[in-house]
Amino acid sequence: MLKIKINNFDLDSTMTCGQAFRYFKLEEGSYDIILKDRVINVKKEDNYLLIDSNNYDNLENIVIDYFDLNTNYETIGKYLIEKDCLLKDSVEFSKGLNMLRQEPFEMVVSYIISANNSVRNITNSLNDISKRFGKKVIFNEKEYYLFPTFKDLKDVTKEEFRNCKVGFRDSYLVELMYKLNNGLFDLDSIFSMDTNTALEYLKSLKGIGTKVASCILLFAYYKFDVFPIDTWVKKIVKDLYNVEGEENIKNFAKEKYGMYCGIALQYMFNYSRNKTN
DNA sequence: CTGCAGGCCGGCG
DNA sequence: CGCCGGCCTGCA
Repeated sequence: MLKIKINNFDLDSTMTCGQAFRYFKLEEGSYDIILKDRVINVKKEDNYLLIDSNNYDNLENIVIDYFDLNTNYETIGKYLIEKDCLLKDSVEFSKGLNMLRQEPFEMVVSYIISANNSVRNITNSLNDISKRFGKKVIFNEKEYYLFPTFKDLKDVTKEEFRNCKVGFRDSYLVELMYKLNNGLFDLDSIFSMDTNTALEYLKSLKGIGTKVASCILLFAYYKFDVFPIDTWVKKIVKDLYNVEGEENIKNFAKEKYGMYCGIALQYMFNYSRNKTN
């Protein structure tokens, strides 16, 4: 059992706020998570995370990186409230919510599938794809499947994707695998791009528009100056600020929240979806 | 039955 | 250019 000291980190909201799909909630505050090449179990106990895994190789670094525990989100929250006191409720509601640092390939596939789709369907499709094409791992006597690599999905046909209930997104996935496996698209190169270049590059893939590309940059590439504008964010920005229209919201967020506008919108999304009213 | 879920594509004006 | 209909799927 690995123990990692934490402060101001909320495991539940970080996992359930919609940025990750391949986790399994066991009981309250205990999660099995498929993480890169292994499965981990995470629990929170006082100011520590308790981690178990089927693979302890470099585990501490991998976990710290995944939960982004070395970034001070309290400071970012204070910065956002200073810029905009109306964001106070969203920021405080989302206290301890960290941006996960997830695998680019997995995020691209996940958010292509997310278009006009529900979380339940997305999760089911990703689990289907993993079960058919990913490596099996037994952890605590349970059967899990790692997320496949693009090499694993090299020869998967439209029909096989369709059998995983991805619907009309099947051809987008086939094209993605073709480009990745033939050197026509390079996910690693995005790390060193500025945000606008990265957005346009991602949008050159079929099935990736502005919203999907923004989510990928936010959840896989540590780029916080993006605008994942969806129906929830639209609603809260209209209610609080009476700003409407994609372009107007984008300008509004950029001007108000600067380099952290992606996190601001994520907090809004989290608050809007989960607050009780 | 219809509408909708964290959109995107393609065609048309 | 911007606008808008159609779209897999599962569920209310």
